[in-house]
Amino acid sequence: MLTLKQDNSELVVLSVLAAGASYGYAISKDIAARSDGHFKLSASGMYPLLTKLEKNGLVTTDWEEVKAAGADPDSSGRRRKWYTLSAKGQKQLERRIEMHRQMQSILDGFVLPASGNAHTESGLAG
Amino acid sequence: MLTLKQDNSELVVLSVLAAGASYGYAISKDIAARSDGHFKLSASGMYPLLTKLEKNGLVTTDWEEVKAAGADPDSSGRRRKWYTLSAKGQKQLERRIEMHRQMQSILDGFVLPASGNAHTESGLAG
DNA sequence: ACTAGATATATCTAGTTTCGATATATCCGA
DNA sequence: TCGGATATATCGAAACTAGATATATCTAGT
Repeated sequence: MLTLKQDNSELVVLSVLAAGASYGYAISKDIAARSDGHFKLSASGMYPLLTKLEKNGLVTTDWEEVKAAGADPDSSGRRRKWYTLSAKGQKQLERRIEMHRQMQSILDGFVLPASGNAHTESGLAG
Repeated sequence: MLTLKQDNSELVVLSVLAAGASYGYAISKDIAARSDGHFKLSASGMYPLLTKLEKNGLVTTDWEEVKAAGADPDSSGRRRKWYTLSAKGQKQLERRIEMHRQMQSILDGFVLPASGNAHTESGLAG
């Protein structure tokens, strides 16, 4: 189980929302499902992140009152907060994806060093 | 300029040390050079990280007394702390690389969704 | 000899992030 | 009516981040 750090959490959540509006609990389950259970984003990480996304204008929100079939029409019912990717959020997602690719390619330069570059010292003057 | 977070910092530092022993300042320069200036790991991030690596037994350390050419043999000179990847550190690096690949491939599943999986709702019961 | 800038390690502090625990409340099947 | 799943949200301790600060040496230029 790989726990997502905030940077990757934001990328993943934004990606999930790019496929359509969703809400906290569903996003969390979606991430677990789409990663075969490898990724986990807990509630305590999810909600502060979604709040930040909203504050930064990357998503817009709407409350839905989920009424049970035979529920009292006067009862408030269960609240569900939907998150929709905004135009700004879409742009941010594209930026994030680009940064992610750049990070990956440079990181690969470290974890996949070209053959023949082995050295016993750092290369700087001792 | 992409600032490395601790997770990636550890991966990168371990990777640098896998190519040969080095010391804080040189590692920092090495990272900047090998990433074309894209990655930065500041001193305030580097030294606590190296200390943690040492504490966890992933690296072994040796102090070197760097004497100037005509320096007083009795002077203490500049100190330089060398870090060498241990067997445990080598194993940890391999684990980290594996995790990194796994993270990348799953993340790609989010940022490069297979065509045709678009949906307007989360897929969970509403 | 003096000076500036690079080399070199390390800590401090304020702000941010992390993560499990906790709180509240509803829905649904047995 | 009870337990587990659904659903959002905050709390607090610990870890992490990043710039500033501290100390000291080396090197090149003047």
